Amino acid sequence: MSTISSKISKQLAEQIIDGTYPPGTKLEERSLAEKFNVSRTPIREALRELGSRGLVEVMPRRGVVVASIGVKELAKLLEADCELEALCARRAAECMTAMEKKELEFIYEQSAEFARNEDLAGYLNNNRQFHAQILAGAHNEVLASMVADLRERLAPFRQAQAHVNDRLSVSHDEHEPIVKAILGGDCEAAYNAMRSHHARLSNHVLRLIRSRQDEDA
Amino acid sequence: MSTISSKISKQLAEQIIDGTYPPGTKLEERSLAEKFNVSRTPIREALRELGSRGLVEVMPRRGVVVASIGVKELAKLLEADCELEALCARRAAECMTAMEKKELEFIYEQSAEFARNEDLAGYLNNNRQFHAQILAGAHNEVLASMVADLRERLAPFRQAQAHVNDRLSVSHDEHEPIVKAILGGDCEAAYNAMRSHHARLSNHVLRLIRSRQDEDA
DNA sequence: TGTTGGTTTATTGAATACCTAAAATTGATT
DNA sequence: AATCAATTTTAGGTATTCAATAAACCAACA
Repeated sequence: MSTISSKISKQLAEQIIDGTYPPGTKLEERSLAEKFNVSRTPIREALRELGSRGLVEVMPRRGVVVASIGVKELAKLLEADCELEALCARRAAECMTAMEKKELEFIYEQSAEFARNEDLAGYLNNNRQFHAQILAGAHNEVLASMVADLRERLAPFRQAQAHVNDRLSVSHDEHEPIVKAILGGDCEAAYNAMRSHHARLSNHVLRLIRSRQDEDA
Repeated sequence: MSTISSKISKQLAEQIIDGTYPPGTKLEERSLAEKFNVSRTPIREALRELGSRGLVEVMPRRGVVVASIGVKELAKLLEADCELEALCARRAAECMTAMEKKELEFIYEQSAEFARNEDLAGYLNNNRQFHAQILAGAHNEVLASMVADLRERLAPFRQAQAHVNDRLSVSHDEHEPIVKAILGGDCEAAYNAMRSHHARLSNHVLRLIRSRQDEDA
């Protein structure tokens, strides 16, 4: 927290996630060191940290590059993310308190507003709250942090996703069965609803990445 | 792999997992450095690596200790492990190839032998194969490595578990519904069977840890 | 002209030296 | 005698230096 390494690590992670350093970018210790006005040591530690989070790839004696993964591995990551969030939805259906359920319902109803007004920023923010509420409802920080890690690793590739391809109302409508299942305590339905919701989004990302690769060739 | 840090990291991880360094042990850089006959630098990197894996806790300016977690966090870890393996069982029921199913069936039938002869070592090894086969059957390396990480973090606390408290046949019998569900492709049954199997083991671990804590007090 | 082998250079890996902060101990004062 | 403060000691954080490796480049030979 108060150490230089951790601050560097945090900044680099942000920049990787927001696309400043796109996948494949070579990160050399010396230039980063002078960029941040520190020695190589904290840079190295930050890079190792990012490496173990899967954000960068560390090849001994060959340097570190921003993790750029193949389509098949991306698919596995998306699949894992999909399964984990579906699992959380299932647990949420089992574990959520009445208050948490009410809050979820509120967030869901609020999203209808944003969708109706085509307020993209507002909708995206609401969407984040929606998924966060479900994660919290699973009442397990370990699972939640695993999902957080996965999302972090996926973020650089989701940049591609314009998110605008759908009408917001489509996304809103897909949330309905999820909310219904969770409020009703139907675990299996919650799992399936979340899974198919996520699967659709994941396929969307995969299509975009594939088409982008094609135009590279 | 060929770097000193990675070798140190691997060795330390093993020693933490096998109980050589029990939870709470303080790991100072200087003594480890002289113990391994290297400088502090690779030791530091190894410790950071272990930190990000959750095996040790790194407190800035205060050193690093082998992760020793409270009962409530242990419960969360066990719960997450339980859920993830159950999820893998579900996916295995969906995805396993005919060959993989046959292999699982074979391993299961083999375990009956070990149970009958009360061959503990053989049974434990077979048990590992059983769970590994299910993980592999989920056909997702990302999920598999998450489970591997969780198991690594749980290992120091499972040391407590003598594993002998049950007759082996009880464990064997519990595997039956799991195998049946997976072979039959019944996802939901596979999930539930694996979950209750794991839940029982997890509760066992928790009881042991709690009782050990009580006698400390 | 292309390929292979060696040499050089750039960059990472490891070690040592230095600095800063936290914790413990000791002394002084109440 | 106890407590608080100050100083000293110890250990972690950072910088700098040294060594090793891999990659790039050049030259020589086919």
